[in-house]
Amino acid sequence: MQEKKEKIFKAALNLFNTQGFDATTTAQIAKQAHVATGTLFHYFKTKKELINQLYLYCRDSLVDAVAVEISDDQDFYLLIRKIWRQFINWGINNKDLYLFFRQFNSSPYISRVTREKGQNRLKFLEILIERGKESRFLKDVDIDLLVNSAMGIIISQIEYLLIQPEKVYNQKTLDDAFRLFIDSIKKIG
Amino acid sequence: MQEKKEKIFKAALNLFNTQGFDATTTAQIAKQAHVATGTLFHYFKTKKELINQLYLYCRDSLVDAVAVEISDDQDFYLLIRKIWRQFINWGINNKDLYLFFRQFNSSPYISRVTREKGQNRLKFLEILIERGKESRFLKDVDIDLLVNSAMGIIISQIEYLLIQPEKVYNQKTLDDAFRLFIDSIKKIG
Amino acid sequence: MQEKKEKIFKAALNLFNTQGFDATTTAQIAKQAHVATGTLFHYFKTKKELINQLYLYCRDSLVDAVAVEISDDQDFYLLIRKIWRQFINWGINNKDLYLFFRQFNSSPYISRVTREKGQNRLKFLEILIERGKESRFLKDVDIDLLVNSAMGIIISQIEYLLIQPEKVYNQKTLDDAFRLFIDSIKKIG
Amino acid sequence: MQEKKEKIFKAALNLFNTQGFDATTTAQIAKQAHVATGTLFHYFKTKKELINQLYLYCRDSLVDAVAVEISDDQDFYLLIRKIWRQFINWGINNKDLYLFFRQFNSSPYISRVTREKGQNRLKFLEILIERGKESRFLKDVDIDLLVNSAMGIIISQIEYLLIQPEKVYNQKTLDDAFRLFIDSIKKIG
DNA sequence: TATGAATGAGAGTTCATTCAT
DNA sequence: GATGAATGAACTCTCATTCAT
Repeated sequence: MQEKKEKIFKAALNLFNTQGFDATTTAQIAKQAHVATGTLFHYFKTKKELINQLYLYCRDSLVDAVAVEISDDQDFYLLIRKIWRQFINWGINNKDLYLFFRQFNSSPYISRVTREKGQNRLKFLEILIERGKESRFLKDVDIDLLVNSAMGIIISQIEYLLIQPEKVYNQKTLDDAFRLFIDSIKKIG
Repeated sequence: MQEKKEKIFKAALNLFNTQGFDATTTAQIAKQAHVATGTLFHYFKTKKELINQLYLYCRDSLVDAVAVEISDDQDFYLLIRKIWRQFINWGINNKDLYLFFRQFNSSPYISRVTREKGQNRLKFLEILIERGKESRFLKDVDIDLLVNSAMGIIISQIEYLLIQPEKVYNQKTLDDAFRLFIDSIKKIG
Repeated sequence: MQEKKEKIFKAALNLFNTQGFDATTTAQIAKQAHVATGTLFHYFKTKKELINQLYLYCRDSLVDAVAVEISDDQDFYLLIRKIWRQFINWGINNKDLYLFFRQFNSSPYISRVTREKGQNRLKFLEILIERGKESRFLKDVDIDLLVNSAMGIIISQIEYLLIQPEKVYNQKTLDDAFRLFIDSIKKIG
Repeated sequence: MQEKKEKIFKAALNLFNTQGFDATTTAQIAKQAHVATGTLFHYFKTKKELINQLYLYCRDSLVDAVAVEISDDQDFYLLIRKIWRQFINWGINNKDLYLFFRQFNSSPYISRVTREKGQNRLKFLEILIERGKESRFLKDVDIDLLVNSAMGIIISQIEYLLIQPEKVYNQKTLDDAFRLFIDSIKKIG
């Protein structure tokens, strides 16, 4: 990526997270990136496009971080644990990206189009869960309900750890958190 | 509440949810509420204050809906189930309030002050959970982690039901959802 | 004058002097006068009319304060001294009226009509000055130039005394001031 | 000064003098200056700042016009006459600036800060007067009283000449006016 | 590429005035 | 007479975007 474009990206991310999309002006972004406003519009046709590109960048970052190779002979529990861990790690190591992601997702600002682009990159998760249900490891409930609830827990746990960052290095906390997560989705008894 | 004020409230709620805070103009709100712009500013000094007051209204609505009488001789499981159910019901019966609440909470738009007002009205939940841990019904983990995760599940389940409203009348779905919830927080084995 | 009307007058005078005509709202005036906005508009059709009426009130107050009986056998010096003294006294004893007058006169706010109403009540001054020139007591210069300069001195002296009110009780100051005044207009040598 | 800024300055000066500060809208100024409203706010953060900057510009213009070199061997009478003449000239040759100055000074619109900036540039006048008193040319009265009265005369004379511009070329009028001025402040007898 | 002065539609907000009570 | 909620035109100011350099 060009140097200027990256500087704009970083400044935008930072300002959007502290002030919100609308409260952040393109002039502010340009200033903090040490470029002229014209330069910003050279790289991004509109403010909306800047936000959309930032979103896609975030999504790719998340997917890359969470992705795992799925093969038949893996232990399902360990696989899930790995993904959970990678998800959590991504959130706490990429606070800026996480916060942007959250704001973006609960914002009516954004075109549906963007939200769907690259959606299929998360397909592997669905495949994984489908297999988990078949092997009777996961609860036998509607897959969307399962995914939704699982995501809900992970996200709220990231939030918890971002507020209390010292807990990240506490093994008991991480074990407890994972237990809350896995007990929810796994078949019991 | 005065009639005009209520009309403004309703119009604002509706527009904020479809368009977002910033994309909604005070002129639009006034128009949809069938009042003059000046009237809006007669009841709410600024747009920000309108949003803040809406938030407090939402919060009160939620707290009133979820609140239960806690007494010593209640069955803990039934109590939790009741609260979970009331929470879910509130979400699906008050879609407008729920969506506003969500947008507000992930928005840097709002003064911290507002967020803290009335916070203590949710105290009864903490008391309940504390007791649940003592009686060895709930997992023995940090209370904030527990509350956070539980909230995360409930919210994502409301979201799931709002997207597929027909599931609300499907008893299996509700049972499954509660199972995902309770297994997460309850002590197992 | 009706009681309410007078309260409005006083509040308006006070606010106009501290904040200016435009910066003062009718709501502020009504509030400070402890009446409803509607009441203000009951007594004065518009804000402009309130200002105009205030002006006429000020002018009458000034003219009444300055007026003297002119007869043929008066000592001209004493007469002038008396008028000068009354003018100065009016200014320092009616600070509110004086300040309003000043603001009004240098404001493009006001209709020319108002300014001319009651203008003729100051006619006696011109008569007096005309006679002063004839009797070779005053300088033989264009009467408008004379009046203008004399007014300029008096007004700036009122201003001086309003800023340093303690000087009002100092006889030397008053004598000096009058000397500056009379030497300017009187024929010398 | 930039071209656009100057056009805004001139348009503002003109409109403020004919309509007053508050009756003049920023839109009107921009229109008459043939720039966009945004441009006005590019050069002046607020309308208030535009007015303040105009004031400082006026003041500098006046001070530059009136300033004289003071040396020990000058004839005091001639010096005073020169200053008086320059002051009068400034007023009639810069009607716009003069009128703005007057409106500004009798307006509660303006921050005290502005009024004090550059105040000390008029110091040379006080020095001059002090010397005039020592050399027994001027009356031995409080210096503020003297300055105030002198200013009062000059300003009212400018006003007189602005209303009757043809008098400016009449030598008798100018001589008479100066006589009214100098007799007021000079020691007599 | 990079700049930043210039643009102008449109935002939030104000306030003199009205009128039903 | 007295009230003050309601009005909406008009204001100041913002900001995404353009374009000549």
